[in-house]
Amino acid sequence: MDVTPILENLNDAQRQAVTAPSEPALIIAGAGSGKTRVLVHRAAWLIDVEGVSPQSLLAVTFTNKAAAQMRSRIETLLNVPVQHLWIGTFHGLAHRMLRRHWREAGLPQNFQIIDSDDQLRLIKRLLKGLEVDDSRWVPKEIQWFINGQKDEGLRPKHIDDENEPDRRQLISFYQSYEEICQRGGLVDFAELLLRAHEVLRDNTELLEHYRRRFQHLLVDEFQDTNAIQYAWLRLLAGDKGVPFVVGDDDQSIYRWRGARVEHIHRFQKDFPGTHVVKLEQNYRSTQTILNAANAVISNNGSRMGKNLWTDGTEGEAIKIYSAYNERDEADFVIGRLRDWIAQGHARADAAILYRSNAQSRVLEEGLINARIPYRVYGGLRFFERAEIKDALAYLRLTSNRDDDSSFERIVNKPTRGIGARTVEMMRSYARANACSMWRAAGAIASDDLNGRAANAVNTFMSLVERMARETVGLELHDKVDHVIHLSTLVDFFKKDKGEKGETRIENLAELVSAAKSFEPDPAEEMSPLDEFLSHAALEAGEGQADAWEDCVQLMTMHSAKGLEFPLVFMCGLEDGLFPHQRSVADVNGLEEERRLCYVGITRAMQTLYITHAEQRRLHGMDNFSQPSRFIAEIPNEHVEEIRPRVQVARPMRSAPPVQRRTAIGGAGSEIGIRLGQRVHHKKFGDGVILNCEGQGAHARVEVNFESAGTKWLVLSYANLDLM
DNA sequence: TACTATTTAATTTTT
DNA sequence: TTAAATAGTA
Repeated sequence: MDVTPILENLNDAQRQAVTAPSEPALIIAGAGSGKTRVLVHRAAWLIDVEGVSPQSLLAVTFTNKAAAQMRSRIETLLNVPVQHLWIGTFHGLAHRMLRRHWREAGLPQNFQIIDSDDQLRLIKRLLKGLEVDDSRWVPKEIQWFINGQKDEGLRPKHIDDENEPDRRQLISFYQSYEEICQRGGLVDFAELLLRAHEVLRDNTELLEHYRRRFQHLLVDEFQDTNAIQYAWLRLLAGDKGVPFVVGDDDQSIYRWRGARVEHIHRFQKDFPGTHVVKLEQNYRSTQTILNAANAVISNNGSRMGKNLWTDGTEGEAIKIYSAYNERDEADFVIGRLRDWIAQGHARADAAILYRSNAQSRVLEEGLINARIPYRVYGGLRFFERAEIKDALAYLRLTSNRDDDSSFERIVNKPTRGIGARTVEMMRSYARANACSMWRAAGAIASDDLNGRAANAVNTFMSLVERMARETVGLELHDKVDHVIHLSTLVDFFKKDKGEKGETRIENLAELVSAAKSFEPDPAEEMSPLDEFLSHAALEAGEGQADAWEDCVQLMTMHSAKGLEFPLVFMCGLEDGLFPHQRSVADVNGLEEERRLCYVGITRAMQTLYITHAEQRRLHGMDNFSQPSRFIAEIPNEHVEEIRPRVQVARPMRSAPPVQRRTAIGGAGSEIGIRLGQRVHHKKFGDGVILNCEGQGAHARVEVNFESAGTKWLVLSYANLDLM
């Protein structure tokens, strides 16, 4: 066997990882160190050299994109199509298992997947139905709670109410939510994972089957696994399976949605004798950029520890620009972009990164004025568009009449005289009789409703029945086309004024062509329609379609993860914005922000600009802000200041020599105020500055006092003492 | 039911 | 500032 193609062009560490013995392995892969390459070559190594059957390999990723990429790269390397190779996202694979074992999982065969938007609507409806003070309960928070519990692998009965009424109420919402989902055959994203875990855990034979089958478990972005995903992996691995996990603890930026870096540490305990390989050689950035990244991240505690290096060049210094305000910041970025483009570089090689989406606005305005084409990442994806979801809801009802989520969505869309009152009646009937809305509608229409309303409901129900009847045996795309036609959604959207309606109608047409090009997997037992619907939920499509033109890339630092660009701008590096106000309070939050900063810096290949504004308009108010503490964490020798800051020296590094007990406020001397500054007030006592805004005589600060709580004070009156 | 006024809150996102 | 959700009105 010639192993050259699999091992050539790998460095020592990579080779060590790829050829590791069939024992648990943890690969700590720094940014740009060839993580995907290692995974792909490992798969090829196992199949080609170790003679492992492709069937006994399971490869898990977090995004569909990564899964598709891994599959195609393995195929290229092995030069054969690898069917039967299970590569997919956690959700995709869990879904696959549930479709195969729906009986054991306690689901109807045609269960449907709901996305977070559907889930939120469902919770809102649930709230309206229950007799609770809905001003006290925010649907989003309930959704957050339910998903959080599911991510931890907890069912309502497992949750400790801690003897708190609010918590008890939340648990009861979770319980009712589950009942509605179960009744309608609806499964949310977290439920996919939780059920897939339970079905294996509770069915010894199934578990044995899959354990026998999957000898090797390859996991990408391991630092992003949440508790239930990790539990599922461990269960599947048993004590014979060989997990090969790749991740970077320094790039864990999704703690807020359940990801736990701690799994990296735990892995070594759960799988004793784990081989640990660190990939520290970076093939992306200059040494200067890597030094900066290393320095910043070194401020975090409890790391696995690693130092990126390159045998490439030192590279140019990192440029830091202090803007007066966000407009000035945008102007600066655009000026540099112009130069870049004028030098003949591709616009697509430049990226503007920011912490929060709201920041894109000013930058976009500037780019439009400068006539520089750009593309903003994120935003609504194809299958998330309202009109698409409307059409899908009709389709789902034809497949499963008990899908309350879809029922409520389209029962009066287009308007057919089924108003809030009628729907409310259905809801209470459904609740009282523990049945679906569809059944409730049928019962109410024949008994309780007056002629007109009953008529409307009957019309709706026979419309859905007709859709189901007339599309039996049709090809998928004909089915979709027919249902859209019968739904009269097109006429409904025609009434929308402006371009909006037209776009919607175009999108509906696009849905038909999406169905046309959809290739159902013959191995799956479900109907092509159900498969298409699942696909729509699991893979919502591209954020922005028109990527063809060469344009500058705008995105949040979160969405930049995994990408690289020769030229990168990191904007809005200000305390309060980045690190974000809501993260600075606790260490975990701050460290995660720092990792995000690390991710941002390591996106840059050659040139990195970091900008911050001294003044920024946020929520319609002008705020003063200090440069981000992360800027101060970059050693000076790697930095070139484009315009040295006038007002303030670089803070933090060593605490600025503030005169003790200097009064602040009064004649425009905002100097010395910074977020986190401890102050003393005659009446309220000691506190910490949380926020400042306004200027001159109107300048106000928000102070969190130890005993008096949080207060807004006008600087010129408050007579605060710095401490 | 549709339109308009008022209130409220305001990270990060994939599945 | 602004977007979205809610309340009130025609």
